[in-house]
Amino acid sequence: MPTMAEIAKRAGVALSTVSYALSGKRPVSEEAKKRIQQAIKDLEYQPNTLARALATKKTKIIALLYPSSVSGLSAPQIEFLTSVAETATRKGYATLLWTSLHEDQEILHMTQQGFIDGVLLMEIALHDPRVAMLKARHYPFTMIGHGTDNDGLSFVDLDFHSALQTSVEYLLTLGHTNIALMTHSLTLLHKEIGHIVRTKEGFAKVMHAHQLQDITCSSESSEEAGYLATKTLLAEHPTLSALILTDPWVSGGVLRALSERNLKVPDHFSLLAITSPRLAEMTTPTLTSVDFPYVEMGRIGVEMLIHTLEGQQKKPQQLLLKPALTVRRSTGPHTRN
Amino acid sequence: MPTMAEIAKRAGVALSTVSYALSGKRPVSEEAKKRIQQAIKDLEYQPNTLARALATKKTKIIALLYPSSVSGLSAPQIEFLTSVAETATRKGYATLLWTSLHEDQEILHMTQQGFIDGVLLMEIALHDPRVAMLKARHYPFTMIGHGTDNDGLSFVDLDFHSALQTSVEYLLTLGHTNIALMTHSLTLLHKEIGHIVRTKEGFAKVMHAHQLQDITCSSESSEEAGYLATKTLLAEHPTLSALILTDPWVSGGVLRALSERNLKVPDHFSLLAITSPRLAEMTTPTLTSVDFPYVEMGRIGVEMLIHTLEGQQKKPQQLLLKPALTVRRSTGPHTRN
DNA sequence: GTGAAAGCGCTAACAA
DNA sequence: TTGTTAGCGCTTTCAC
Repeated sequence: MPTMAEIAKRAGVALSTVSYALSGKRPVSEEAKKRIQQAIKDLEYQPNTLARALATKKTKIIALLYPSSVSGLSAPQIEFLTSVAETATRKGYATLLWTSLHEDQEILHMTQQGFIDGVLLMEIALHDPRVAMLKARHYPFTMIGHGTDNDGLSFVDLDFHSALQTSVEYLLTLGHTNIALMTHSLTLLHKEIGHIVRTKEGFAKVMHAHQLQDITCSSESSEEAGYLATKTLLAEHPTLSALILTDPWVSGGVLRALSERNLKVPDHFSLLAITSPRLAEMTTPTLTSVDFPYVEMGRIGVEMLIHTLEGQQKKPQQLLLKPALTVRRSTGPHTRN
Repeated sequence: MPTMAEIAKRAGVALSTVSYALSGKRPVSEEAKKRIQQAIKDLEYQPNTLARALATKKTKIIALLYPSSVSGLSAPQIEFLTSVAETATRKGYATLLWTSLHEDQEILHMTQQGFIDGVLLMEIALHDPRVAMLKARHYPFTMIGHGTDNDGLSFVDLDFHSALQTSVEYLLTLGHTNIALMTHSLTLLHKEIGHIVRTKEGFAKVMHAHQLQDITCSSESSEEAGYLATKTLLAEHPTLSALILTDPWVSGGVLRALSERNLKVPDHFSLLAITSPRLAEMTTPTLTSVDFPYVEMGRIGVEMLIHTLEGQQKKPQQLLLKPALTVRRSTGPHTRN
């Protein structure tokens, strides 16, 4: 692989002239430019990004801190990852997938090794030690989600209060008043992961505003767990006529439990999920959903991060997306007595 | 951020002694080691990976070449990505997610910039230009999937012939003889992506071996497309009693089309998918499936790549995984006449 | 407009 | 065992 020195030699100019011709940070005569371009073509020269990074202290790499499956956190949606990677590529950055096994310590190391320009953090807990650490070190990062104290921090998140309000009010419109919420596993709640806490809060708030009881339960992320959770739920609340899900992976089990009780969806029972359209369309019947904007969140998160990296954005940006409702085949008017 | 020079100074040794103490490539006295360790702790020193990479020409980064959504290829499963990232982490490597928008050219660039030690290639076409290019440049890579000519190349892939044989023979056991195959969209077939070509071949081969007609169709990856494809299929082949799917994302539509014809699954019609258990359990009823070993393929692919990178494996390794069948609720004895 | 040379923070060959 | 030093391939300052 040719180096810049070889290009310089072949073009009959100084090494630095090649560098400046490439970066445009100093005027270079047309004559010289031409000869340099030719040499680059002849030798199929590619600048060595590594050497450049060492000199500039910029790698053009961002890291996506990805919750490890071991930690019991939910895996991100593929749409989100794709969106992150493609946005980064479009902006001239590469994406490093980082599954931290030892969390805090590893993050610290990583950020100090100079390989990464900035970090995208997911699954933010209300009081997240990672956030505290990165903030203390003034390391550039953007959050997908947000915690309790977001002073001086940038994030994009779904507006879960709005999501729950939209969900509940749509069900109310259909005449449902006995509505329950089934969230992700309790592990997440105990870790005080922002989205689950806010989902519960949002649900409670809307239900109370309408002077209704807020019934909540949770389920691990599997068909069987969803089945069992629903059975329990129906046993305890026989008059329930609608259920809001946050985890589409349980929907199969939920539907099975309902069908065992001869509760037809949507004739006797309505189901609404906060999820991606893609997953909402996998079940039978397809699920009415409050659409989780994975693609948008990925894109915006990366854009925010890169803006701060490139100094185009000094002030922290904080964005809450309001999700839209898509009516499919799992919701209908209240008919049970 | 402290540098190695500062550590050396504080510990009262030469710069190289610090380097050797860290790498262990040269004996260092206990005395010196102790002082160096202390200095490292005091200053919270972290070696700069970038500088190390420039000197050694090893970055400890592998890239996963990820089919861009624009290209019409299917997105990988999240289980696969997670498995890749976690295996890499465990082996001391980081994973770069690379969504190539301009394909060939970009790959070439990337590999020449020195940032990546090796590449994991997905969605391999029978005659894949990327493979030809990487091979010609002697760039280290491993394939998830394989093409027609695999001389000197390493790969891990599912044994699609075996997958189809398992599928068909199970359906035959249940008494089905009018069996169809619904594959991913034709785009993939036209690009001669290995897995889809081999799936069709495998199906044809087994069916012919049993002197049965091999009926195949395809569908884009959505509920609606699956619905339409199934309607057409049933109209053309009214006596069909079983269907094999390669794309779980169409299953909702398939089930809807069947139910419109009053074909109950599994009572009147059997459905079998080649997919991950997780997705197979999302539908109602849950799908009997030939399990696609995403986790295993990710792990093995990374391990193969790292072995060759570290020179532990000179000869190319080629592995075809035979998938297992998991019976769920979508298959049953043949009853239609 | 151009060139020479001093870094960036490491590794590893060479010398002791 | 240890120290000195020449790279790795680039950017950027300083000098002309």
